[in-house]
Amino acid sequence: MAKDADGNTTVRPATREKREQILKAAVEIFGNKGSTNGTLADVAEQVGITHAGVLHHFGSKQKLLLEVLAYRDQADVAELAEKHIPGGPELFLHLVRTAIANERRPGIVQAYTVLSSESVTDNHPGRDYFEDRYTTLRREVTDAFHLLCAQEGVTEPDTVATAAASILAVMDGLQLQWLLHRDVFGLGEASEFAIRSIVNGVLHPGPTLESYRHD
Amino acid sequence: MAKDADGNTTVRPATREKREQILKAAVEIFGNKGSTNGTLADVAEQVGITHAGVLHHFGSKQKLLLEVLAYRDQADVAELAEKHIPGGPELFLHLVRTAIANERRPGIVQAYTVLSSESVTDNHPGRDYFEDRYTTLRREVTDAFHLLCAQEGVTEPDTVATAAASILAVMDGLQLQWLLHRDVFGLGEASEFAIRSIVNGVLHPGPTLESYRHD
DNA sequence: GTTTGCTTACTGGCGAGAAAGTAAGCTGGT
DNA sequence: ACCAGCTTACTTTCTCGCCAGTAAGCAAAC
Repeated sequence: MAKDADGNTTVRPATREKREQILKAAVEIFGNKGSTNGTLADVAEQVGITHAGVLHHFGSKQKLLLEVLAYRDQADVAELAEKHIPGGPELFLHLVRTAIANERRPGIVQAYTVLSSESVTDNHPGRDYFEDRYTTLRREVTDAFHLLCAQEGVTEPDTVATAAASILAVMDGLQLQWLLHRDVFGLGEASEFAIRSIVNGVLHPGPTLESYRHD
Repeated sequence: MAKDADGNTTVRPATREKREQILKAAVEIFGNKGSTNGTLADVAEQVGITHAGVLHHFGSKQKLLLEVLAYRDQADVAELAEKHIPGGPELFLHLVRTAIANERRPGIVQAYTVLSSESVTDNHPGRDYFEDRYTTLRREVTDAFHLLCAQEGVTEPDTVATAAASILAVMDGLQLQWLLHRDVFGLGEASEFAIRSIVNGVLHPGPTLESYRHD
């Protein structure tokens, strides 16, 4: 069996092309229907073949799902011309730019939102993927905070870990609301405000919520 | 047909009891498996009846799901002894207290997380529920911001609407990460930090993210 | 206070329709 | 001639919803 440079077992360019078509279709289907509710036949129909044809390429539904998740990341990196995700303060701007870019691809946003929540259910095949993903992202954001704090001469990172999780959280949460009410607010704009608030909340913690009671 | 004080068509206390058992079981099942993946037989088994018995009480799977969503709200209000959700600055503290309370009931958190994301999929029976819910909650938080701004003598930033969505967003997003990594951070603690940051971001907007670049 | 009549709360079984996966065969490119 | 890339056909397994039947409870009549 021939293998290409990436170690994949398929060679023909037409095949590679077809696999990508299937992956794109799967993103759309799983985004619109969820990964349990979306069927192989749905995916197959979109690329003009039968469900058995999809199985021929991906072996099983679960393998297809995992490849979809991997594909999303790869497509992410490809879109942003930079190979490496920036570190330090630039990371926060990068996150905002990602949110702005996402406004142009609701399909992928929806797939990601649906699949990430689905992953917390019993024995979900994507669970490991999302656990790793959040762990990695939180560390990257935490590192960026450390650099930023040093740069700004702020000694205290006690809230840094919490803030890192919070930044990823707002982005996810805003995506959900944006999918439900696309007209009510802009994803990029809202993400910029929220991320800035949290970053400033680390650098210059303001008054507590308690202190706003009955004055 | 006899009706009780609430206008419900079922009278027998044993029936009311059974219906509640079924609802609790459904919260758990739909939380663990999602509403499409969780089956009526799963729910029925937990209360020791058959799936036809569940249908007898709720008519259809869809009706059961909608009653589960309504039940969650009702249980929410019941748990917090206050009948009325507070307004003004107190609301923000109320949200933090809710997050702290949620730390004790991961089952409900999971059901809510899974179902809310599932709701963005095609023709999901819970979609209207979640659209209404977010619209209502955003307005309540927005109103609280208006009161707070007046109280603090801040002349009404136009970030208020965005901030309201952001607060709900962090809460949701933190729940997702917390479900995946319950040991990494505390839900209440993180929510308190994030909400405070966003509230302060409205009252005292700090430097922009841009301004942190290469100094 | 017991019988009679109706309702409630189920059970068990069935049918229709998906859906995932398998096996075997056809076909066109190299 | 061979093999990748399919299709068609089939099996298995689920799940929802329906239906008929039953046991038990309530309620009014006698």
